[in-house]
Amino acid sequence: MPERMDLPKHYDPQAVEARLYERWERNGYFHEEPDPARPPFIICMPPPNVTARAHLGHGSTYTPMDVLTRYHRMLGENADWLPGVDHAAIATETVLVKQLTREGVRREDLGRERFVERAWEWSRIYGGQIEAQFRRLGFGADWQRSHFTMDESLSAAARKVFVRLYREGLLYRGTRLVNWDPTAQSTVSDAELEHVEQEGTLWRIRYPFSRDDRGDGIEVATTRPETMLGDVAIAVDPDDPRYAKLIGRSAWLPPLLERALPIIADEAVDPHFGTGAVKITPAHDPVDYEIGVRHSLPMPSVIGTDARIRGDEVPVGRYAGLDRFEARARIVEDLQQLGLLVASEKWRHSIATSERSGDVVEPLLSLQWFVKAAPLAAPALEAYRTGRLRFVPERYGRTYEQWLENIRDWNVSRQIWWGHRLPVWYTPDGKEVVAESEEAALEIALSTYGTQELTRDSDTLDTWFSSGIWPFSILGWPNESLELRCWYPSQVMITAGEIIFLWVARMVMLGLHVMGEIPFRNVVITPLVFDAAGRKMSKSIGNVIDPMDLVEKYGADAFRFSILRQMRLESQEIRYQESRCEEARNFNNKIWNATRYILALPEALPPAMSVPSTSALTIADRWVLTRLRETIERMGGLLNEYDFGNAAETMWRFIWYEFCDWYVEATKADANRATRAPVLSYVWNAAMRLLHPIAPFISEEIWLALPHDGETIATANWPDPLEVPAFPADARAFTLLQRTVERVRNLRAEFGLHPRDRVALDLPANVSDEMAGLLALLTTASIERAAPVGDSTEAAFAAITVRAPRDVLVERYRKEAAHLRSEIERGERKLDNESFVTRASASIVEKERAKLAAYRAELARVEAALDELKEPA
RNA sequence: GGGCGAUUAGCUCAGAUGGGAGAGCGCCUCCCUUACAAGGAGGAAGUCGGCGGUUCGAGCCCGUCAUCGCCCACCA
Repeated sequence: MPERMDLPKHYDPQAVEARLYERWERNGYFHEEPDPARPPFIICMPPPNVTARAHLGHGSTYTPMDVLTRYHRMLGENADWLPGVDHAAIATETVLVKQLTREGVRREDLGRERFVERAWEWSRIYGGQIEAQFRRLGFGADWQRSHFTMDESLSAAARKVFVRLYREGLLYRGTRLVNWDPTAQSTVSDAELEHVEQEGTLWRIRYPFSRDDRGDGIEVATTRPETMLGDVAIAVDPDDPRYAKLIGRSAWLPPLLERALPIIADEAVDPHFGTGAVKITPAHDPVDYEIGVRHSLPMPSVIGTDARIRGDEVPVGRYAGLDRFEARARIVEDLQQLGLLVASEKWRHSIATSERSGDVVEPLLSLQWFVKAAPLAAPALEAYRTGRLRFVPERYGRTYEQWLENIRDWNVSRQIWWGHRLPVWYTPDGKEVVAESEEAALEIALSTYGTQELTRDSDTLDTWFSSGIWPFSILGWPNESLELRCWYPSQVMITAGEIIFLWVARMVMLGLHVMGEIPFRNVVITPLVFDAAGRKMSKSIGNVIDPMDLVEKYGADAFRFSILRQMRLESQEIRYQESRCEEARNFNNKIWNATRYILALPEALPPAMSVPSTSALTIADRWVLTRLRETIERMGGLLNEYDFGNAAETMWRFIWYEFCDWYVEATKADANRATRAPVLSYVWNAAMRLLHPIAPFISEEIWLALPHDGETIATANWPDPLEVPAFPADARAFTLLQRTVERVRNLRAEFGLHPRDRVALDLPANVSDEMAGLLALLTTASIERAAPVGDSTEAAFAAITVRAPRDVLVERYRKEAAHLRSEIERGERKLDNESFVTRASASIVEKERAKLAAYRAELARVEAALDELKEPA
């Protein structure tokens, strides 16, 4: 920052940010070594997808992490923000496959090895981008410690956990109903499903009792007629009188009429829905699957992984090979011709789609790997219920609890190539060998099965498996590193609500199981960002705001401020508007110009940071110091509670409405000349430190230009409120002065009096000369001294009278009198109310009485003044 | 179908433990005063979603309804 008044009038973030960030990073201010002597403050960055670009959601989730890390670093803690990137298996693979398709190549043609190579290449190119963007946002993560989920050490950790769970019997291979994404050609987890409401059709179909259809039968309702090819039964409620005598009989499967289906009774059937009879397709519906298990029904698959009808397990007639939706249409048509379609009605229902591909997910039976969830979930629940794990806002804890209570086994195998390949091998006769390495697997195979002929499972792990161990894998686990000892568990996890299940719960489960301790004590859930109209930002609506554009236009500090200021502790959404950035930019400009003022003072600033000596301080000095102390106290409390919105707001108010509007103005009074340089530089230095976690760049730039200790604000001490002298009585007196100034200004504005127009104040002599000087400066009134009034500052200020042109004053006093009368009436009404006087607390009643008395006294004075004006002597 | 949020000025939102409705933007008026017009001073503007209840007193507590939103869910 150049010296003195050659500073430009406007703050230019572009001229500052890159330079400062580069210096911070080069000097290693964000880097920490584990230090057992200091309290740790560790945040594991939720690794963004390697293919991701910064979006507003990162603003609301990641900025708070930076704020907290910077704050705790300034508190002198062993603070480190551990960054990293996630390989985002399905997302990346989808992108790559699309890319290949454009090139006219199929994944299989390329081969696994070359495909994975290509994914690595892609990761290297794009992985750097998001981290570069985070730097531009001012995020002070410890980049030297950045990790990638596909790093060898993290991959080894994933294999180790897999093997361990397997040996403990918590991981198994089995045929279960899974969610199949035909586009991605892989399973997807329950948590990655999106249920979309759709207008569909509910068909009612008659299943005849005899093969040659005599017109009788049992009616069922379905939205998915194509699954009937895999029907194995019809189920009714056991207590449904309509069907009681049918239980145990059978009906024939239309439209093929080749198979008889037993009619069975099961509690899962809702007698009030549809016809009260349900066709059962265990291989393609979760509820039917459960019923199938309960009744030991066969489970033929009729829809393949290509989403086409397959006929290799049961006969499917001429529908074999048809796409599932074509098959549906064809079957409906045929049923109609056969006279078996009883009715069809429009039906709104929700269907499961894959979050990634958007394709309709097909439930089907598949041989997959699963983690047993219940034994892992129990301790995770217990950690929450005993209060060791805490959510902010609290209500999200119940979401977490609910999910864990109903958790199902976790399918961790994916049929894609990009990711951690399962550490599983098979002998020629299908025996599974699970080991951390191929050598270990060969050894086991030889000693257990007497063979060394092994084939590796081609599946990869669910992305969330490796991110589930993130809080300890990035600390070097399984090595007994110092990092692991000092920095696990971390202090707080900040993330978006949508991944409480996908990620948070799994980190807790795996952390508890593998490390024996929860991975973090507090989980802060940040709000989602919508546009100003409350709509989701989406490319199709065209309302997407790129944070990088905002940084370009307004600077990173302004962007951070704009988003933090809109964060409310309990709120689940932010309606973002760009105008907030503009406001924050203006705020930065205000800060900049206040600094210009300080640097341009004729007096020299103190050579170093020092607490102003208290003896000579003026009333304005005392007021601003008192407010500074209160602001420091408040900021600490708010940041400790993760209340970023109010923290930003508090800095805004202190800097703009108190420091700039009042204190800086007051320093222009003669009485303040002697003390202003040390006080201004002291308060401003502290204010910049308070601001630094929120707006790191401008605070550093200004801090460096002011008297300061140390080489960077990033490692400067957080202000200590007890070090700041406070003068509560003087501060109260100053607020009286403020009210008086406002009264005079209001008078001028209301009556259109130009600043040059004559207004005079009659000041009782017991208002100090210093205050008189401030009043003169801030109101541009001329001051006449009058006889002292009362024995308190309050009384003296109340007695100040304003002299201005007669007609102005008459109108002014009339208005004031009217207002006072209405206040008096209100007070009287309240105090005349006997129940108020007897039942309200004594202090409230007393306050009301005092107010009434004050209003009456003031009215008397105003009326007297009015009389005097009306009858000039 | 459950659970959870939200509803306060034209817009976006604040309003600890119930005791005279606030901010920013926008709007209107005045001011280019030697830090800042990306600024300063002042102003207008609200039946605090509706209806009941508790209370001396309700934006705040309770009940209920309405509208919007989020999450969860195997009603085929």
